[in-house]
Amino acid sequence: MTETEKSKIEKEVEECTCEYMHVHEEIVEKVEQVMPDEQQLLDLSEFFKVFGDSTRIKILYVLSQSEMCVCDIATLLQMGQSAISHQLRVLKQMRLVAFRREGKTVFYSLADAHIQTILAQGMEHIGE
Amino acid sequence: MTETEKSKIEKEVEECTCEYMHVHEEIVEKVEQVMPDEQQLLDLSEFFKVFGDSTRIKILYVLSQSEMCVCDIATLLQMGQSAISHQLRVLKQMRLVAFRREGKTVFYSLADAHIQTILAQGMEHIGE
DNA sequence: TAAACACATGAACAGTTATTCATATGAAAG
DNA sequence: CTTTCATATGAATAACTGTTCATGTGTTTA
Repeated sequence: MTETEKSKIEKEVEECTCEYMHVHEEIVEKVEQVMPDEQQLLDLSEFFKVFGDSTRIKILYVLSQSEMCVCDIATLLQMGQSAISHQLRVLKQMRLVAFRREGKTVFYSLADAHIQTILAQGMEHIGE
Repeated sequence: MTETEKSKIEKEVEECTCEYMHVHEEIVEKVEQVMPDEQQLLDLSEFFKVFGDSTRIKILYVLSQSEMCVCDIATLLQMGQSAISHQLRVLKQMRLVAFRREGKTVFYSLADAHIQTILAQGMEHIGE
């Protein structure tokens, strides 16, 4: 890299977009003070990420109708047992589903009423 | 879904694991009848997918506090202007944010109160 | 105890997505 | 009209995610 190129980059870094940016300082400072923890917002996005997959949404939906086993879900969604099982693990980790064992069968259900509320809110939004 | 994938699944449904599967037919049939459109559940997951990214969650959060321009957001989140702009496009397409132009500046805001309700519900869940 | 079977899981692969870089657009000011 | 600058956008790349395949685990039944 030549000296000319180098100083060109340095110049860019110094002067780049941000220096010219028209920031509204009062707004930025005000909002900066009420920003939640980085971690809290990260957790929040992780939480919603779980709803952001059609397979998982379908699983949550069918479980909102009735408790059922892995094979029931696989049959309803026309998907392989393994795929469902993997997704149930994700839902379990996020505490969105509960489960109980009955012999060889494992019955899954929604963990709490919260989940249905969130699904309903989403439905309401897209149905506008 | 391609034809190949489709017939692969059909084959699986016919021959593999599922033949031995212990399906609870009453449950499956009952739930099958109340299943919403494939498309509706797909839209729902697409909707939630937007909330499933920390950058977008942060953008939505700061906009819940105040209307602001792209540079304000980039400053608050300590990210490049381009990244913010790309994400705002996603949020725009999903009608989660509104915007108005004032000279060279574009001010963004939350599209409606719905969004805050959903964010709040999510916060409630993770804070348990 | 051995076989059957419902479910779980690790690895691999394919498809998707977020950020960056370079550049374009479009409004305002000179 | 030209320059400036806030924002938008296309292409490229790196990281992530979902499904499949093969196999493991743990419970029941013969």
